[in-house]
Amino acid sequence: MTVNGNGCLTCKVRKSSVLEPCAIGTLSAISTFKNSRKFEKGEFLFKEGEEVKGVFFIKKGVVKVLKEVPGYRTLIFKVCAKGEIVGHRGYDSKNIHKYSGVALSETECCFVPIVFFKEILRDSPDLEKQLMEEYLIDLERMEQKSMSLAYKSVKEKVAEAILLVSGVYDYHVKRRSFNIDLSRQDFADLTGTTKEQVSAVLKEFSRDSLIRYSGKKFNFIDLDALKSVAATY
Amino acid sequence: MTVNGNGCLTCKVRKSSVLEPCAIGTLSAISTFKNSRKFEKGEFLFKEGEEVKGVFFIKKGVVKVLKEVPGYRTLIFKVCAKGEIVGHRGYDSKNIHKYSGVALSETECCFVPIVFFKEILRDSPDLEKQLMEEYLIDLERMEQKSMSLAYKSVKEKVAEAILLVSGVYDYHVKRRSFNIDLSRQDFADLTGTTKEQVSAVLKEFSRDSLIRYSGKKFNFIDLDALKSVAATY
DNA sequence: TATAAAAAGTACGAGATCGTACTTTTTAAG
DNA sequence: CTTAAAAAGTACGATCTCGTACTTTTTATA
Repeated sequence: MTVNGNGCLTCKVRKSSVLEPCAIGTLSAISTFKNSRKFEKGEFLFKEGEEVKGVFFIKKGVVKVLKEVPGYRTLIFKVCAKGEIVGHRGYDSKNIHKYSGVALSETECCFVPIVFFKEILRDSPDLEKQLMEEYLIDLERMEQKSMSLAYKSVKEKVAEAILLVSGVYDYHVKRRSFNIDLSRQDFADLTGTTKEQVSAVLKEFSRDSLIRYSGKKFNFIDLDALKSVAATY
Repeated sequence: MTVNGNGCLTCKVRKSSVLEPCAIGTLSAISTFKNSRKFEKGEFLFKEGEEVKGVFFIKKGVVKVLKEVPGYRTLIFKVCAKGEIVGHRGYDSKNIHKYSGVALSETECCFVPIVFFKEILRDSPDLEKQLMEEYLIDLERMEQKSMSLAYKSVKEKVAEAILLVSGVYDYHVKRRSFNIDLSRQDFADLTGTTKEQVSAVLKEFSRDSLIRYSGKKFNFIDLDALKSVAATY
């Protein structure tokens, strides 16, 4: 447990976090009980079915949140980057994780053990309100995702996934290129399709000049054209 | 506005509602501000894109909660029966409904205007806690649904839908039969497929003795066999 | 009860998607 | 830098799903 000057109040990723509007008391409470943890690429932060041990605030790296059918398939619900909170939702009734969190790159987190987090939450209506907001965002996201999974073509879904990923890596027209940590399989898991389809669609998008890429390096993304392909209802 | 003895405290559907564990103060506050509203089959309780005017507690009837791509397709997120609360989730940031609620049968609700509901909520941590719980349940439901939509076959999804519907209509082995208010198209909207596929799969299930039905009258449902077909991961 | 309209059932061809099998490229390790 | 292993790309047949077009049944209404 680190109790030092390097706390939440001065944290440089706080502005993109649920903690952003929280009171000083809430932040210093979290600072007191947090400790830093690192994960390598591919490592699980937490696993579906396991007991909830605490919550993670991502300081560095990218994490995929997913559910697997063991030995069959995986669906990625969201991809979280620095500032975001993960693993905070298992702590209902049974304290068991309903999904997993896996590092897509080397990841650094602030970890707050669940007993402390619950205690802090009890005395922090600001944090509770933020969490509520977070749930509502996740719900809306999942509803949108369900629509896509149900009715969009592979092509539309892959376009959507590229847009999502470009957001996570903060792509904008002025940036030359960016390296993603997601494999083709990750794209497939994000869209409910197969890696073969992803490869084919990416190539098609490249041929049509919607994207330019080589391996995991992407650039010259025509965001508007992709949006139009993704046909976001 | 009805302020009478017929309030929430003595309401016969309360036990199946988010209000069940709420304090007397919370209940009587709601009783004070609620009024009764009726909807005919097919009528919208509220519509995606419209301003949130209040929340509905279902007293009688069945309501489908859905999102549509106008002129294209519809996805039903859930089917709510008596005791359940609907329309309570638009009141974030913009106060706009993100989905619609449509009566599947003649429906009777207690309606609480949003200003009052928000006020009551502010002073009722018990109700707030229940709502939070409700969001978490919805999230888990949507995540499960996404998995199904992404990776299950039409047959598996229809089996799942029958199980869902049998739950809504409280089917159990001892019941002879039950009439559903959902059309084949509703089943399709529930499973992200088409009414033609639903007809075909229902027939197949009937042939294999998993269900017996005629039109909208269902009985002799082999729940275990259906569960095994639905292959709930 | 007759009649129209809506819903459900049926069959089937077109097209999309999957997944195997293979080749090529990239990445990681020695 | 070399080599092995993993990831990505490619092609294609098998399968699944969709959606049209039609018939039959059910429901609603006069």
